[in-house]
Formats: sequence, C-alpha cells, structure tokens
Amino acid sequence: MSLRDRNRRAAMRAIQDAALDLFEERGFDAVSVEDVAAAAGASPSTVYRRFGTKERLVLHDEQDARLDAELVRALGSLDRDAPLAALGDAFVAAFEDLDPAELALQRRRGALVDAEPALAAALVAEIDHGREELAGGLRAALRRARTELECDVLARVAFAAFIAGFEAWQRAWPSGSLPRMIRRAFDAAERVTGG
Amino acid sequence: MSLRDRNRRAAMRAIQDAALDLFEERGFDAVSVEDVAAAAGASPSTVYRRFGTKERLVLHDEQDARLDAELVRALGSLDRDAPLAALGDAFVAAFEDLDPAELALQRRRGALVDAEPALAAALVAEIDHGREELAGGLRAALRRARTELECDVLARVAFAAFIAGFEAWQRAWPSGSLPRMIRRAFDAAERVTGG
DNA sequence: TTGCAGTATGACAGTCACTGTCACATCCTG
DNA sequence: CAGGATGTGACAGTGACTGTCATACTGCAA
Repeated sequence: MSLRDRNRRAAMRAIQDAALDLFEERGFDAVSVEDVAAAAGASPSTVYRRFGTKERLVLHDEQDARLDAELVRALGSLDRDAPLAALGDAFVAAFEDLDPAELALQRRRGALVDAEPALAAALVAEIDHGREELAGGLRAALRRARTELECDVLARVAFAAFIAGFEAWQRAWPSGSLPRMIRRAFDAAERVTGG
Repeated sequence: MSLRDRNRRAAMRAIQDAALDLFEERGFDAVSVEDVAAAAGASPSTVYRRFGTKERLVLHDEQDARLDAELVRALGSLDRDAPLAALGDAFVAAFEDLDPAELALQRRRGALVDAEPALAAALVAEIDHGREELAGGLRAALRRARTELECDVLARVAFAAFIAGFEAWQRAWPSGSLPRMIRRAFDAAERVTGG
C-alpha cells in the first residue's frame, strides 16, 4: 500500500468521523453533505469523489474486504455436501478477532442505519450486490453438484443468516459476541428449514 | 370500493402505463417525472401524490395486497413443525391463477428492475420492509415454539426463496409457471440447508 | 534539493427528485 | 342545491448529485 493510499484512507476516516458525529447529533436528514464537508475541512466535491453518495458516508467500511476474502477462500475449498456450513464458517471468520474500536464503529454505523430508513435501504441494496457475487461464485464452484436455482437460494440463505446474526448482535449490545451471534443464526437457518 | 377509489385506481394505472412505456423506450434515467406526468396528461404534483417516488412508478403493484392477505392467513393457522413449508404455500397461493395481463405486467416491471440498479435497490428495500412485517408476525405466532432469532431467520429464508423463485421464472420467460417456480425455490431452500 | 508528471482539489454551474403550500376545481352527501 | 371533504395544478424552494476546468499539491527521480 503506497503512501498515497495511506493518505487517502486517513482522509476518508476523518471525513467519515465528522459525518458520523454530525448525523448522530442532528440526524441524517438534517445534515447536508455540504455541512459534512465543512466540518471535515474539505469541499463537497471531495466528499462526493471519495464516497459517491451521502449514504456511503455511513456505510463505507474498510472491513468489507476481509469478508470478500473469506468468501473467496470458502469458495475455493467448498464442502459440496455442507455448503451452508462452510459459508457460515467464512462469515464467522470474517468477524472474528475484530479490533474493539472497529467493533464500536460497526455498532455506531448500525445504530444510524436502524434509525434512518434511507440508510437501511442503501445498506440492503449494497448487501444485495454482494449476495449476487456470491451466487455467481457458487454457481461456478458447484456447477456439477447443484442447480442454478439451488446456488441462488444458497447465497440468499447465507446472507439472510448473516444479517440476522448481525442484527441480533446489535440488539444484544453491549453483551454478546458478533461471530458467535452469526454462528447461532446459521444454526437457526438449518433448524427452521426442513421441519 | 367506492367510486372515488375506482377512479383513483384507473388514474394510477394510466400513469403507470405511460411511465413504463417511456422507461422502456428511453431508459429510466433519461426520463424525468415531468416527462411522465406530461405523457399521462397529469401534473408532476399528482404523480408524486399518487406514487411518492419515481421508482414506485415502476414498483407499485396492486397485487401486493393479495400476498399480504395470504401471509396473514398463513400466520393465523401456522403449522409449528413445518413453518417454512406453510409460508411457501402462502407465497405460491398468492401467485396462482394470475390474469395473463397481470403476469405480463409483472414481467414488464421485472425487466425494468433488472436493467436499472436504482430500481433494483428500491425493490430490495421495499421487500425488506415486507420481510420485517413477516418477522413480527412470526414472532407473535411462534412465541412459544421458536426464538426471536429463529423467527427472524425464518422470515428471511422465506423471502429469499420467494425472490429466487421469482427471478428464476423471469429468466425462464416465457416458459414456466410462476407459482411452480416459487415452489421449486422453497424446495431448494430445504435441500441446501442442513445438507 | 529541485524539477517533473501524475493526481487530488475546489469552485462553479447545471439537472432533477422531492417537499410544502395555496388557491381552485370537483365530487359525494344531506 | 348547499355543504364540506377531497383531488388537482402551479409555484417556489431545498439539496443530492454530475461534469468540467484551472490550480495546487505530492511523491518520485535526477
């Protein structure tokens, strides 16, 4: 990672921090992107260049890369007889050993998303994009063992369990462990299907 | 249903028809709400009053009420030992015996949603709202038999299967039956879990 | 240290989705 | 036919987002 990249990350963190402060204080709707830019000592142009949309000021997450990597890894060596369990392992692994500061940031963002329908909508749309990529990967990895429809359903169920676990963790905050909650959600998924 | 209601429905259908025509012809982004209003012989004010957002010009569906009703019915007499199957029955029932014109409209809207990320995002958000309501209903109906987490996961898996079935039907168009595709998706859900 | 190439930045103008308001028309009801 | 309730269009305003351009800056190499 070059020096430029590091600078960019630092700048984005500063802007996101300023944005979260303002949103928590006044509410998402009552704060304009211009306000955020001013508070962060940047121009609106820069904010848009970095984050693209107002919603991504909240949703942007450096941690996402880790989940991607875990899922790619899981796809590489996938147990064809228990694919959901394997995907569950990947999600759990992606959220294990998280920095407490990172965990608090997750919680902070989650609280805003809960309070703001516009953020919830944007988050769901983003997640759906990741879900689609996973479905593609599963189709490739399970070409022989499963139908296209099964791969699609599998990807959906996996993300369904993940999100359910994440939200259960948020409801239980500050007690409870995120990876453990995700694990429990995957277990629940196996329990509620098939009677 | 009063005369006023009937008039309103007719007006909404006319506006939605005009909107779909324009969006298919020029693309969603290249058409403004003002264009739609002009084509439908109404004012932008009226369009916004009826539909709320530009996306809902495409997503609005009179059929939604039927799905709601079926889900409420399913919740009323829910088999606690096979809740996913019962929900599957409800989704299948909601899309059985559909008017061919209604079916074509479903397909038309689906094609636009596939082509336009903004529409996909709005649709996913709308569905997520329905999913949340179902989760609430399940918590009430299964209070004794299942945990909150299980109810949440169950609602998510049910909608996951439904959407997967719907999309499979779209991919297979014009062959294939929508209720049968939904049924197959629910079967797939039971197959891919616990495997 | 300095000069250079590539890149980030900020200013600006423009589009359009969406909101709220108000006067006016139109429609069921008694 | 008079009444209030309801629907409508015109209008002004806000703010998210886009594209462009000149300028400033940064990291690298000589």
